[in-house]
Amino acid sequence: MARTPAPGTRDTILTAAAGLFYEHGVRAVGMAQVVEAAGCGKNLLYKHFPSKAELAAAYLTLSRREWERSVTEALRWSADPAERLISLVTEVAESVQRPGYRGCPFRNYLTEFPGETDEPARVAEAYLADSRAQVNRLVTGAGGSGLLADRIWLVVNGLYSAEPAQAQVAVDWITELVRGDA
Amino acid sequence: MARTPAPGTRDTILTAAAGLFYEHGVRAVGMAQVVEAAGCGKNLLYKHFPSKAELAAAYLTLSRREWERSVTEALRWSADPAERLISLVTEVAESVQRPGYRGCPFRNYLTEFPGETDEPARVAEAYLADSRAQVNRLVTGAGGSGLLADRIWLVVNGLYSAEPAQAQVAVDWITELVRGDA
DNA sequence: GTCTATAGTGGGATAGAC
DNA sequence: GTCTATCCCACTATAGAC
Repeated sequence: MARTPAPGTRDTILTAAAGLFYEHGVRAVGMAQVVEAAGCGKNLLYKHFPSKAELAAAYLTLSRREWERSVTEALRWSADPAERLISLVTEVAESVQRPGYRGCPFRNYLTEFPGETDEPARVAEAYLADSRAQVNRLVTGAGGSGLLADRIWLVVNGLYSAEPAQAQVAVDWITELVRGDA
Repeated sequence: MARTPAPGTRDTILTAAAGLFYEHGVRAVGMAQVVEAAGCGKNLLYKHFPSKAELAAAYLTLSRREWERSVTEALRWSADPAERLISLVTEVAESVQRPGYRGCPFRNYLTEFPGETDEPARVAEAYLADSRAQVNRLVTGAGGSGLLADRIWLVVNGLYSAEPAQAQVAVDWITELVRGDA
């Protein structure tokens, strides 16, 4: 009897893998662990993700998609670049304060695999470049200088590795900076 | 071929291990690689460092010692807290721009081993706490507020993961901040 | 005695066969 | 879904060179 494939098998596996990868790091998590957490067989996993690198790339792509969905949601309330930038930073600050926060998945991957040029590394680097460009666009759109964009990018970067308690400091500061310069 | 009666065997091994650990990450480097790079036997390695964790802890301790030596050197030219803070940040900025820079070894370790509480993790966390306290001390010594210290710590954190080209932006900004507030 | 070289242990990794 | 192949891991132990 040929069994019809379960509807969300790929998503189930990917979700399980994403949780493990984010919590423990990609390198520390084995495919067997993913199989156990997903509750599927190993063959099914390799059918959907032929290698660990592809699974890691899918994990990062999923992280990006989820993150950008919540950012888009946060930014849709205002068309003013300054307000949008503040909303974006607020979104970062909130994520940093969430329980279970363990750093930026993209920066983490690049730290775990320095000098790597495989697909997950490209996904991570593409996100960082796009994210940087978005900050630049919002700052200049708000009438801010390139220097201000550089400074705000420094603070955003710092936000990702600082203690969660400092998140509000960053939000307030950037609000002050972007409103004062706009 | 028995070489000279151990002139600096421990240092030779540790130096080799430190280079590999920093460049590729602790997790990615195997003890066999360390043996090969150090040009010694496996037995000797395990005599000096009974486990990989102890070798990693020694690597981080060495990194801290070297870093603090260059910081002490940079700070000895002024007794003024504001100038000392600027020198400290300049030192960070210079290290970030050095070829082969691959991030902060302590932050990197904690990213590679999230939630770990072994000796290397304690060394890394102790350094970060002490480093943060030093910034606090310098800022308040320069007449700056706790808020300014928080902000400067954000920028310093950001400096470690930003592109090297932004290092000067950070130095200039902190110079402006600490001189304006002092 | 101090070191190198090498063989080997148990475990866990990715990956694939059936 | 189980079972296996192959490899690399940290780590140990043995045997021999200087």
